[in-house]
Amino acid sequence: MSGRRQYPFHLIEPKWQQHWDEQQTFRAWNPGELLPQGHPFAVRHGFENKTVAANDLPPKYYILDMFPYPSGAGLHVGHPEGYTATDILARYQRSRGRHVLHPMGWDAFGLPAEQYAIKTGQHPRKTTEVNIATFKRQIKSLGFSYDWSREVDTTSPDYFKWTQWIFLKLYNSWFNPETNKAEPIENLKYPADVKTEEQKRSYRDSKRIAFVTEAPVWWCEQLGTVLANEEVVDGKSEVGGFPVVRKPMRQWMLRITAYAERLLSDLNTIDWPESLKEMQRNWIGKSEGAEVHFQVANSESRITVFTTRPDTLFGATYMVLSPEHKLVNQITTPEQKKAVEDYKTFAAGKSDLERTELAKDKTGVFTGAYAINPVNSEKIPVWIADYVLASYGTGAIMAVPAHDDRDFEFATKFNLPVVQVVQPPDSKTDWRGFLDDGKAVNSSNAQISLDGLSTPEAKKKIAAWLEEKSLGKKTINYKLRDWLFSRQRYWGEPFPIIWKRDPSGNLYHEALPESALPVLPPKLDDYKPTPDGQPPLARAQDWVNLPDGSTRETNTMPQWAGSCWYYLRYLDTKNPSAFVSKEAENYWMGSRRGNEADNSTNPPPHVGGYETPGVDLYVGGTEHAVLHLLYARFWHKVLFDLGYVSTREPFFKLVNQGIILGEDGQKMSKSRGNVVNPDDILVEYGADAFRLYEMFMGPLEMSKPWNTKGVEGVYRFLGRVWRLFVDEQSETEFEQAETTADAQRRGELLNILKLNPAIKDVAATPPQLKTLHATIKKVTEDLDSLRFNTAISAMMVFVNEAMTWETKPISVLRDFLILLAPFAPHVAEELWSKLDSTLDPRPSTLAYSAWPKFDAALLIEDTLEIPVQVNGKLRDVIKASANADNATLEAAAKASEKAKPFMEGKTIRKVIIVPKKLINIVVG
RNA sequence: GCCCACGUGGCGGAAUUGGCAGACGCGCUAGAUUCAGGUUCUAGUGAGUAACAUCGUACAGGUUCAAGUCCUGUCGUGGGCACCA
Repeated sequence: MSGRRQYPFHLIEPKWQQHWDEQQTFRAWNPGELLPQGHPFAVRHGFENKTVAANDLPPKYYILDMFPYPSGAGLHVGHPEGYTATDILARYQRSRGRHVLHPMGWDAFGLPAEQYAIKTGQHPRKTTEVNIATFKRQIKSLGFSYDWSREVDTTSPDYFKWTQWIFLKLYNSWFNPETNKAEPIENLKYPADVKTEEQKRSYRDSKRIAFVTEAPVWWCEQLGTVLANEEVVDGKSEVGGFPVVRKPMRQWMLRITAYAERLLSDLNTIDWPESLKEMQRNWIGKSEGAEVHFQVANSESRITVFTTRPDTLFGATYMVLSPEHKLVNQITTPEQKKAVEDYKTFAAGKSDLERTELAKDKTGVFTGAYAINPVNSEKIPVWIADYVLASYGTGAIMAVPAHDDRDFEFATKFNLPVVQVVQPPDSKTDWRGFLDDGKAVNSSNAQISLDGLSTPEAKKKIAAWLEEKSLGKKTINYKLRDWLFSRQRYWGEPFPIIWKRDPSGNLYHEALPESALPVLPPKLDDYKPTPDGQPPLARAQDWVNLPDGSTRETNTMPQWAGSCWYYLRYLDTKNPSAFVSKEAENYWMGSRRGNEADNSTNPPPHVGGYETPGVDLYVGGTEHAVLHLLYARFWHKVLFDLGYVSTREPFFKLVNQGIILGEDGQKMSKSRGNVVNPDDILVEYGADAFRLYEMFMGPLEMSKPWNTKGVEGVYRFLGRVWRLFVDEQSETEFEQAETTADAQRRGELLNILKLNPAIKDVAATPPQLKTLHATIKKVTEDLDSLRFNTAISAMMVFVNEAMTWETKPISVLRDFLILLAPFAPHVAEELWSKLDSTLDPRPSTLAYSAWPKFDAALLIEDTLEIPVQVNGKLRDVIKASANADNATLEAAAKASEKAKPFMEGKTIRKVIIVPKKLINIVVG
């Protein structure tokens, strides 16, 4: 317990939350909307009772949180960390004059709701609604300035209608490699040998961005669904940690690989944490190298390999195919057939977990076949081994054991020859297992010699030679795979797709027309997948079978679908005829030269008076680095290509908040019993203290442990702020009245409280102004660079100082409240209303009060304290006039009584004077 | 194994450009207020010393008049990737 309540937050916070709700204080306006009389935004910008066009509206500021999945457990203290940061910035930017879009919504499709439904028989809609209500109550109790009129819910038909609509766009597009962008499928040109309608259909279907394929996919038995690569971690499902196996199934895929290069290179145009960009780069996994063709001896077959080290071709002493490689059966000799078949069975039986984690030891068998090394015509044996992956490159490698770890290990185990072809720069380094760049050796034939060339030069030369001789060519490979987009689930968006049979009985798919949207899921009593891997939707036969004999697609979309574009729906949430109107998209996402909205002397560094394209700031956890953030960028690029959005990238600037650990420094978890529930903190200390503490803990992006004692610290600070403004006498009266008041009168209790009589409408003294302006400067600069902790510390310094003032000028305190408001909006509003009633006949909110300017002239000191060092060690601090010249400073330093003993008997060799900063006397 | 961050008091952290290390807060110590506890207020609080001196930003070197900050190496912690040829 913290003892006596520092100030009546329990009355203030609900009062202002209700006020903001009723007044729609934080509503953002789309171009063309009528701005009502009296709305504080309209009042501030002079738009009362006007319909305002995009060009007349102030520059926008779109600040976005990663919307939560509303789980049954409710909010934990980690959620509000990012939300508090964005709320502070949203409020700050409103004060700065920007038109702020700050929305919130629910990413509500997903496995937990469905699994709960399977257990209890409750419809997921029901539990989702309950969970959303809990989340909304908790989020609202923190006083965040969201525009709730723009709330979205990915499971609402009004929303997923448009998710399905975007899917249709993906379905009806293909990626044109010549223009390097998505184009309508109608633009597709057919090759000469594609003639019949059926051939054309099949060709078309093979080119769509959303396409069907029968491919090995990750199947999770326990979850009863397939999963995307990104959802599989260490051979287990990301959700639940269940084992997954590779299984060939017919599935919907999205052609994200077509965008690999753009997803990679456009990272350079956005302001994201370097570590996060690096994760995406690694995930995309671009590597440049060459394809090389090896002729199989005594055969027509050719094996093509991908290598990043074509310069080591002379050192290739054997080849390895993945066990699944197409050529394996063709080239295997009769004597080796049995061994190869056995090995293939052995490899197929291994789960991916075994194939990676447990495969410390290399395995493989000889196929009996030999290939010809194209540079030296040597016959080299062809093996199969599961250390070569079918899914990367060509599924086959040339092995250069001298200069590749894995090949070296394999060669050692199976006694294959090792030939040096790279000389390490340092002659002491063993060439065996040397992987880095060096000089080529032993690499000559009658036509070409690489000997003596550096690795990069050798790469270039051999690649050109291979190309000339049609033995290979330069290639780029990506690790990125196409996105597996279908799930065997109930609680997800149904596909707007039906299946038909052509006259020859072949099954084919067809898109439903836009008019058929939204495609609603059927009612079901049983949400379980069927045991044969059919999705739960297949149980609803009435729904599946259409009158004309066609059938509906029964897969659903993955959870990520809804979150791929929600930031666009916020722009125009209620639009029934488009996913977002052009005008709204242009205003909120487009880049437009802004009028200087900023009324301070220091605009935010990353905008510099210009609006930024896309979302100005996106805050969320790092767990979405390669899932949501890659998928959303991909969809956005497709929408950009098709002309539906105006920017190449959705999120201009992104910041990851760190995780909040438990009080024991461990990750919060139920099993550890170290979970902190925000509701408990709010009851005890109030929302303002909670918000302030979350920001005071340390830098936003750092992970840091929770400490409830620390909440008390900022709570005490708010108590001091309160006592700075409120008359002590009236507080005693208030406390007495509170103990006797009945419920009806409690709302009026706050009126008992009076302003501190020390607050007077007088001019501020120069030291008071200096204190104020130093605080304005610090808070403003810190907010511009997201340093919330030091901004709060600056306000603490201000309050500690202001407490000592006998007379407190009202103008100074008003400015201070505007600084405090983004951080602790409830108490700031309450105190503002007390000040305001004495000055302004129209008290409403300080949410749009102009951010104070700081005056640099007021911060100039006439006397400075200058450190005096002798040989770099601090010996004294002297007072000097700010405009004292170097000679004066030097003389003063030499005269210092404290510094003198350290100079006695020594020669002064040098005096270094940094103006206004420091004097260093070097003696010896 | 590879890649990327980060190592500062008893604790969370500050030091924005190489220029007074430890702002602000927690905790702790003493005092005032109080019957008492709590609250609030005042003073102190890196180690060390009677006081100076001296030492001090993971460790070892280096550059510099001056290094938490720059360079080299080592160790440790966290995160990501992991047979990707």
